[in-house]
Amino acid sequence: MSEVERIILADLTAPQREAVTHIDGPLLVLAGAGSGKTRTITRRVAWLIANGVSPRSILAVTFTNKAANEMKERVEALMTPLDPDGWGGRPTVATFHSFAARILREFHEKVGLGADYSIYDQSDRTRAIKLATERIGLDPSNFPPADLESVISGQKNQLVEASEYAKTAGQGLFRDRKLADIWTEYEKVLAEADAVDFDDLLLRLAKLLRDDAAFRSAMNERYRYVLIDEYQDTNRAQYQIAHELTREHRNLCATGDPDQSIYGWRGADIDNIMRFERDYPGTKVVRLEQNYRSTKRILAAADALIKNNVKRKHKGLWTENAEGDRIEVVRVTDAEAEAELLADRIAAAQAGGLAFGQMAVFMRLNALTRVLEQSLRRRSIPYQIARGVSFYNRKEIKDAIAYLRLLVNPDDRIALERIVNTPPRGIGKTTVDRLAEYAGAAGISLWDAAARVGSDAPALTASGGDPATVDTALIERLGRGAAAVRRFVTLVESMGAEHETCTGVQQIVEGVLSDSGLAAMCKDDEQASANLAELITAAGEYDRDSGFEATLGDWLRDVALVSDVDAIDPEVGAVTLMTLHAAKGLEFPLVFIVGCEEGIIPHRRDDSVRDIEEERRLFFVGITRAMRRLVLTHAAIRMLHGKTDPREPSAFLSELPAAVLDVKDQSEPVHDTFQPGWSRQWNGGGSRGGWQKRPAEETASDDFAELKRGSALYTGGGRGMSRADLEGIGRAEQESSQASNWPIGTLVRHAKFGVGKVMKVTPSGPYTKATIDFKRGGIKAVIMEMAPVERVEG
DNA sequence: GGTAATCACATTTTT
DNA sequence: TGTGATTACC
Repeated sequence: MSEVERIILADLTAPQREAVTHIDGPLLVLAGAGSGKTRTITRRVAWLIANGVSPRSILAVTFTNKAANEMKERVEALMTPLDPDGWGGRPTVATFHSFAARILREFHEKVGLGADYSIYDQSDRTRAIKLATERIGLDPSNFPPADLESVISGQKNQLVEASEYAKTAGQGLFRDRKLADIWTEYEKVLAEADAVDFDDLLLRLAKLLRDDAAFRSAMNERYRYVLIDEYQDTNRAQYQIAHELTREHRNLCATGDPDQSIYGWRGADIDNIMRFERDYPGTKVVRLEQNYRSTKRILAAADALIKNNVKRKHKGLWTENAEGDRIEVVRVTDAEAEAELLADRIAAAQAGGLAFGQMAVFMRLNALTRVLEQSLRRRSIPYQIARGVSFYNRKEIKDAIAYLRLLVNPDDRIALERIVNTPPRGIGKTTVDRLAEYAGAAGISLWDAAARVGSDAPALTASGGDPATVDTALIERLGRGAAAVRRFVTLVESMGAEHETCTGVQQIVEGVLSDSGLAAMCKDDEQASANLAELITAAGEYDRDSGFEATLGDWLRDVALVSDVDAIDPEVGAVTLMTLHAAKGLEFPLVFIVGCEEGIIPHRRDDSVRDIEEERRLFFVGITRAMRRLVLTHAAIRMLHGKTDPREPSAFLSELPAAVLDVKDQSEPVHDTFQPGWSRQWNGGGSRGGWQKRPAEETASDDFAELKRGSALYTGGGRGMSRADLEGIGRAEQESSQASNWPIGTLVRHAKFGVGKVMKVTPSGPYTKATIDFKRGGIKAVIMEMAPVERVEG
């Protein structure tokens, strides 16, 4: 064994070594929670390279950017001593989607795409589907885009395309036939816009690999060793990609844990991992069952729970870690009591020496965070939330990206429609409709139609088409709108011309933000401006990382596939609040899981439980994130969707072995608040009765106002909370009392508008918005903390 | 074209 | 209950 090999294996266990040293042929690593999976994978990559495999022929695929980045870093760390300059190349580490996007870009002619095709995210897709629905003369309110989205996405994940679906739906119900029609039209919208949606990335690559033997061979040749992480979460399309990529050499290494499959509802098929050995005869199977993360008791609880799942590969998790504390199961009265308990415990843990960053609170539903946030804020406990809505979903960012997308791909209709009147420039719905009508009749894109209204500069051509010819009839029909359209076309063209002269993406972004008027539009909105500034920064980072080699198109492709769970930063020194789904892959010394109640976890919608085993796996994931201490809470009553109901403890709690639990009941007796009269009132006429909270308590404070102020402070940051945000908390707390400083009727003097009277006061984010009736200047809405106003006595 | 009022909506959401 | 999104209205 070489010195390098010895180093690679030095601190590994026997099963880990077995996985690492496996070179050729299919390999399945069943890695239990906390069993050192990532370490094993990265070491195996190093091992392959140490054994003569070229780094360039290794492909590692993950599901999240975060996982990909982490793996990249760790592989880099291992490789630097072997090849400091990277001359031997580096393995390809990518997410399924970014890998597909890259390959489709490289072979774009093969799939009929342009080199700079657009990638549509969920909101683009919604708009496109809506457009398609309207175009075939149906009303989107009868055919909600959301319904179609889930069907289309589900089908695409199963490798079913519109044409095939139309065939089967042809005989079916009216609704299904219409759905097929909309889908077909949606594909047209995409094609005209030279765009694909997320699912297409996978679908197209999968089909190309499957149907084009030469292409497949080339890919098999290029990537001799393929690793797929979180294999239990692969859907049909991803399965197919993995399969075809390795069809000729069968060097596929899948790692995952069936017990942590929690994305079935997104099309992930747990059977992909369950039948791996059947799919790949001769598979070497390695089980990593030693857990390095949790205490014995926590592991015992997790193990006892997951044993209730029938559909499962047996795996016995064990650990050499300490016995640890018992798992606390606490029953509280309601969500408010739960939040108080949480804040108490967090404060106590911190006093005991645990940093806030080492604690996490998990929940099944995002809706549960509200009350929690409130109480954490009251106690000045810093926290960060992983929310679905992310930086790149913010309006101003989407607008900016839309401008940039338009420069690269003028046919991108969704991008065009998004910004054609943002900021407002007199191109309303009517004008766009007329243009669209013309475009449809002429068989050209919306941009080309706009270009025919004319401009000073030579037209920006769509996909190499002819420069647009000016159409006077069209101009006449647009009337007043024509001039506005012309100005818009000129603007975009000049931005396009300017972008040619830029070095680096950052310059382009800066130019577009100022030229488009977006920056000016956002200048009064501090948060929006900050976000735009951050976009510029992100572009700058990208430039530096790529050595100023990458194009705007490259960046846009990258950005389209970025989500923001990456924003969760364990270093930030704040308690982490997140859903159980978001928790996968993380670990914390102290974990709370709130809302452990029937109907919440397992979640029940209407009266059907979708898949109780998946819910159990989700709970399992939550439990196994805990390293040392775990607290599970459930409330006796809880309000959800405006309805307060009595709650039963989750059945999952009773599946945990009593020996490792410390069960407490801190709930107040509920019978003395039994108020049948109120019950009806508070239940919205529900006849279930009982167990209601006193209305007086419910409405006692102006918690709502406080909540609104706070939520902007905490969730408005987009990319999570910065240190400055955290330090701002105390200040904001104090300022929050300002609402009462401006009672209605107060006389104020404004530097510009003179004297006025406060008519109305409402909280607005962290600020106080007041409506003031000025003697000169009339009624204005003013942010009291920012406007030059002062109180006038008398 | 911008704001006010009303209305549906409310699991999870790697990309 | 609370929101975000559409619709109605100046």
